[in-house]
Amino acid sequence: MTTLSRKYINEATEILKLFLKNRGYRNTPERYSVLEELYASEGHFNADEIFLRMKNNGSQISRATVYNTLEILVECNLVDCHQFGQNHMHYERAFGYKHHDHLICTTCGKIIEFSMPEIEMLQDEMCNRLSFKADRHSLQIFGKCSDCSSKE
Amino acid sequence: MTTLSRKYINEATEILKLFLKNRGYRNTPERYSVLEELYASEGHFNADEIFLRMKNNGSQISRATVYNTLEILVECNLVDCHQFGQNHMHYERAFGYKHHDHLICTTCGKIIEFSMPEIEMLQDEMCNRLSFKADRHSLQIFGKCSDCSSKE
DNA sequence: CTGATTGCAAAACGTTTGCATAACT
DNA sequence: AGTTATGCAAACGTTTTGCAATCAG
Repeated sequence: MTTLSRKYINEATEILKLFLKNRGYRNTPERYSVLEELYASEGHFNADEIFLRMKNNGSQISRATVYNTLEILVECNLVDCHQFGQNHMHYERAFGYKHHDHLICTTCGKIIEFSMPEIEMLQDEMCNRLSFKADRHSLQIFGKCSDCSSKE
Repeated sequence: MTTLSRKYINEATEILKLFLKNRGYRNTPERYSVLEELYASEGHFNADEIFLRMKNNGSQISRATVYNTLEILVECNLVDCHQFGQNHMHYERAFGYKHHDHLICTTCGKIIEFSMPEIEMLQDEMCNRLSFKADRHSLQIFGKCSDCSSKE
C-alpha cells in the first residue's frame, strides 16, 4: 500500500462519513470496510469478488451488505459502476483516480480505459439544454482492439 | 403499422438476409420474426417481453431462440442494446431510427433520448487514436430529470 | 429504546446450457 | 446427408428478499 493510496482512502472515508450523515444513513463499520477493500487495489471487480476477498481476509460480512454498500458508494460517487456486457456489474474506485470511459474488445475481452474531457463537456452541455441534473455517466464503446483487428 | 414502418422492416429484412449469408448463418424464419416484432413498435424492450409478446401472438418460438437471435441482430446493428441500470438488457430497433443516447432519471425511471453528433465524432477520433475498430457504443447519463429535480 | 442495518439462507430473476428433434443448405 | 438451429426444461450466476438478531443513534 503506497502512501498515496492511504491518502485517498483517508479522504474517501471522510467523504463517506459526511455523505452518510447528510442522508441520515447509519455509520456502520461494514460500509467503511467495503470502501477500503475497493480502494486497496486498482481495477474492476464485481460484487461477488469483493465479497469473497473480504471473506478470505477474515471478514464476517454478508453478500447482502456488500450489495447494499456498493449502492451507497455509487450514490456518493466514491465508486464507479459499469456494465461491460456480461451479466454482472463492475465496480472500481473513483476518487483519486481520473474519470474515464471504456473501450471493450468483443474478441479478446480486453478493457481499455480512456478519458476525453471534451466528451464530458458536451454531455454537460446537453444536460443543461434538457434541464437534466446529471449524477454520473457510463460510456462503453464495443469493437475490436488493435491486436485483434490486425489478426484478421 | 405505417407505410414508413413497413418500408424499414423490409429494408432491415434485406440487411439481415445479406448478413446471415455473409456469415454463413442459416436463414431461419424465427430470425425474421424476432426482427419484425422489434420493428413493429418503437421503444425499449427486454428479451422476455419480446418472447412473451410473440407467444401471445401465437408464435411457437422459444426463449433460447429469442436470446440467440437478439445477439445476431445486435451484431449486425439492426438492433441497439443498452443496460439502464436494472439487471437486464433493453433492445430497440436501430434502423430508420436516429442513433441516440439516453438520460435515465434515477428518481422516476423516465428515459430521455438525445443525440449529439459531436460526441460521436469525438468517440471516433479517440478510437482512431487508439487503433480501436468500434462496432457500437452505449452512453447513459444517470441523474434527475427536470420534473424530479424541481420537486425537491 | 427504536428502527435501520446486518448475516444468513432461500428465492427470484435474467440468461445460458444440454439434449433430442427439426429444418436449412 | 450433414450439421446448424430450434424448443423445451433444467441449470446457472447474480442479485434481491424475508426474517430474526444486532447495533447505531
